[in-house]
Amino acid sequence: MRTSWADAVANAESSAAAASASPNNVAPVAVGPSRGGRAAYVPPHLRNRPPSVESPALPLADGPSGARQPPASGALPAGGSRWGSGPIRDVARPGFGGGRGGGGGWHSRREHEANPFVNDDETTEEVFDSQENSGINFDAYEDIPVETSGDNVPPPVNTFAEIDLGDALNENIRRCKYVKPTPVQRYAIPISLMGRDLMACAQTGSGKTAAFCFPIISGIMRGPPAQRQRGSRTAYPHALILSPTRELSIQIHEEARKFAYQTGVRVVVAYGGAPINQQVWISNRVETFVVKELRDLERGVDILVATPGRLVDLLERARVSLQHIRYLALDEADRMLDMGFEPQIRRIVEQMDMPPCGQRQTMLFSATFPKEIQRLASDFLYNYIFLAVGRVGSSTDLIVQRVEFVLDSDKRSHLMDLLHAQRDSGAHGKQALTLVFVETKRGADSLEHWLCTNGFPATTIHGDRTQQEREQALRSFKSGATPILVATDVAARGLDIPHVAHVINFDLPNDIDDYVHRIGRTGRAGKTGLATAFFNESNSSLARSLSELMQEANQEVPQWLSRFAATRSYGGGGGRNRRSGGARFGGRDFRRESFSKGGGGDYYGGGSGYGGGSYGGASSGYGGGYGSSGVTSAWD
DNA sequence: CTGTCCT
Repeated sequence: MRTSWADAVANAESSAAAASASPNNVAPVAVGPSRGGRAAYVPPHLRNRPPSVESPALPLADGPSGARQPPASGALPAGGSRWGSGPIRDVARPGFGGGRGGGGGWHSRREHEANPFVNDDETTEEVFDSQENSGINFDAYEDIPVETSGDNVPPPVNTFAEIDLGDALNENIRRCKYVKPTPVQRYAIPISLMGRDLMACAQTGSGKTAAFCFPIISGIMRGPPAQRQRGSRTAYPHALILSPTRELSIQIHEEARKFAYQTGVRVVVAYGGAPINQQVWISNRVETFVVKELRDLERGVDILVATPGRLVDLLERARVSLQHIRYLALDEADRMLDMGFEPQIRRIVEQMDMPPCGQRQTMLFSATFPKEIQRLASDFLYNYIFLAVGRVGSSTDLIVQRVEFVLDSDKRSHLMDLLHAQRDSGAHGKQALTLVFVETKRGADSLEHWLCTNGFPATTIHGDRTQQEREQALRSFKSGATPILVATDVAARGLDIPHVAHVINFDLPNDIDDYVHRIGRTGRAGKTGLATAFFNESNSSLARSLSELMQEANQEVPQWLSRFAATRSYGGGGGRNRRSGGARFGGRDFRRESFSKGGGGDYYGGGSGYGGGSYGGASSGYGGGYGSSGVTSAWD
């Protein structure tokens, strides 16, 4: 899957076009020294490296097999329990470890690393209307506010070439068609490469995933290989990336696979929704097979991407140990440390066998970072650098935000009107991709059914659906087969779904941060987006923060909303577990606010008027970059 | 007084 801003870059960089065309099986694989044989240490980036990365396929060099260990559960029969609903985890480190030479045809087919770039172009631009592609406003990226704080903050880089990430990683960057680092990458990568802990606020779609993956992969390539005790079924990853939903973990894994392609760094994803062990009837008895997730783990893993629940399970089963973790990254970190997740995260980070603060490198990323959560987060960080890039906690001007007063009883017909109008104005009467957020799982099902009944092809994603259904719904939406997706907050954060033209908050969230994340599903890759919210009295606690947010984003705030906001008490927009009203946004480092009260609702980190910050327009470093060179790198 | 997160 492509990163959103890479879409735009692709248009400008035709030279890179050939790169992704490498067919699936071309990846030449040379077998590295067998670790089973305890050969001399070979750093990961030298393992399995073909003589020339883009050379034509070499014959698979069958190296010394030396399978370290018999696959614990035996090789799975080809037809066996490869249940399709299972997580997609296709990263095998070629020629590295058990299985090579030991397997039959089925195994050897899997022994080389699947090319993670093959499906990048499966969604063609032409499928989608161009209506939302006009009016790209790159001036919006010209003056990006940046705040850093902490000791000895390294200067940002302007190009990937300035950073010594290694040949293999550079090649993957080229394959991904990333021409220049995005602003968050420019700042965060040098910080991470220095080994510093980091709390980073940057909008979704701005290249966060790469910002933490590149340094992790680079660091792992330079470090010792993943260890596996002989005879042990425990995996010892070097890096752990946690995210709040299964689909986001899947997405991170898919991206990380690309970055780690042919680096020798192995990436495995683990998430729930399917049993860890699969029981299959053979003849008249039950055989328990270890499914792919565990097989992947047994083959060794450098970077484990996981959702918290499954990870806890794996830790309890001693299938994973965190003893060798050198990097810990929390994506959507404020969500991970919020009430629903914090105990689990604390357990993983503090009560298992993870190295303590200071002995690992911890990186927290999110688009929003309420101060109260920052305070919590500092428990997990050591002498960290705070980084805020862009208009933190906000949309860009690329997203037009509208709020309409709609009674609950009128919501459906109002939605119908919007969808009708949108379909009529769309090219060839096609429905643009529309993401409809609702509050409850039941509400999602019921609205989906109603839409389908009324002639609007819709599907839904929420936690009461099976994992197979969830992933199918997402695919169907992305492809345009079902252009309306009704979702709970499971889809609010992180998911990069290209071409979403319209986000409708059918039910507004209780929390302004969730609103920010939801509308951030559109307006990506330099395309404009529309976000419509249905507001009524039941959302009054959101009125103030919503109207402030919209003002900051230069949106038109309806008079009635302003009045609503004024009549409401000072809520700060916090719903539920917000412990502090007022100044609560992650635009700046909470450590700086010890003695100041902070301006209520100061949403933007880059706002004017606070001194001592290393505030600087990032545009100065671009040298005419995004705006004028024709090279586009969208900022959300 | 939702939703997300191992069975």
